[in-house]
Amino acid sequence: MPDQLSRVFAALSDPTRRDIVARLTLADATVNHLAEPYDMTVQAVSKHLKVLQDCGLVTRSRDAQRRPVHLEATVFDLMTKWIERYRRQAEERFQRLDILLQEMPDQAEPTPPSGKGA
Amino acid sequence: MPDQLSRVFAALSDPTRRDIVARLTLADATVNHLAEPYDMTVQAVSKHLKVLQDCGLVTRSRDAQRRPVHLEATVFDLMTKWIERYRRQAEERFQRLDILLQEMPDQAEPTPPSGKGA
DNA sequence: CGGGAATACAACCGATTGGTTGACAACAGA
DNA sequence: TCTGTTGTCAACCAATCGGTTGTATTCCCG
Repeated sequence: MPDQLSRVFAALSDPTRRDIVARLTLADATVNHLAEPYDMTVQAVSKHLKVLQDCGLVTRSRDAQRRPVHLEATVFDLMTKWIERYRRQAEERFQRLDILLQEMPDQAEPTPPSGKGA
Repeated sequence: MPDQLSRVFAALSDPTRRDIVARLTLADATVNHLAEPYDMTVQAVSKHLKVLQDCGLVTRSRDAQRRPVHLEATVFDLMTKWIERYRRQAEERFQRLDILLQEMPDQAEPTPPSGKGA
């Protein structure tokens, strides 16, 4: 029962679940339809869907005894936001390191010919 | 022992591990240093680092008895590639749906003024 | 109304996970 | 060389996970 971000990452850490998400980008589908390609009982797929639902990646409507599954692609943003934030932070650090190395002209070089800095 | 993508998602599904990654974007660090803020033994943190290492998010060098941890930010791309691919696919589908609804003039309008198809 | 399809729910099982404690190896420095 | 620091490895434990079977519910259709 952790935070949503943890649940989304956990949900996508399973290949079957990723495949289900991938297929749902093409069209909504029922549990039975989704279960067809896999070597696995319908109940197992139903459990996978529950995981996807609990993290908000998927919603379900009602059509008689059918319960079509629909992808909520906006939840992707949760992850990309986190990832991009720290990727940027890592890149900035990398750049700072570069600058640091450039500002350090060996040890104490006496004003090199084509000096780029001061 | 699944594919790397699954391992990366699984690695980031833990808040402690995400926090470690976040801190590593600022600077490399040793196990003991990383473990300090958490209410958890050093061994537990060492295990978390093993998970991060096994999925490629982190590498370790050697400095006497120290084993500094370094973030490999490029692994982020693995995830963003997957996410962006299916986000785009989902958006395209959404757009197709919009077009479909626009092309459906009620039910059977007798040759609408600016008919586009046969 | 009865049967079959679509789905959910519960109990169970083996493997994995996230944590612990305890013992051990490698190295720096007094 | 002895001591303290840094880190790993192994065994153990409770909880969770991914799957199963079996049962119940809900609904369409003949």
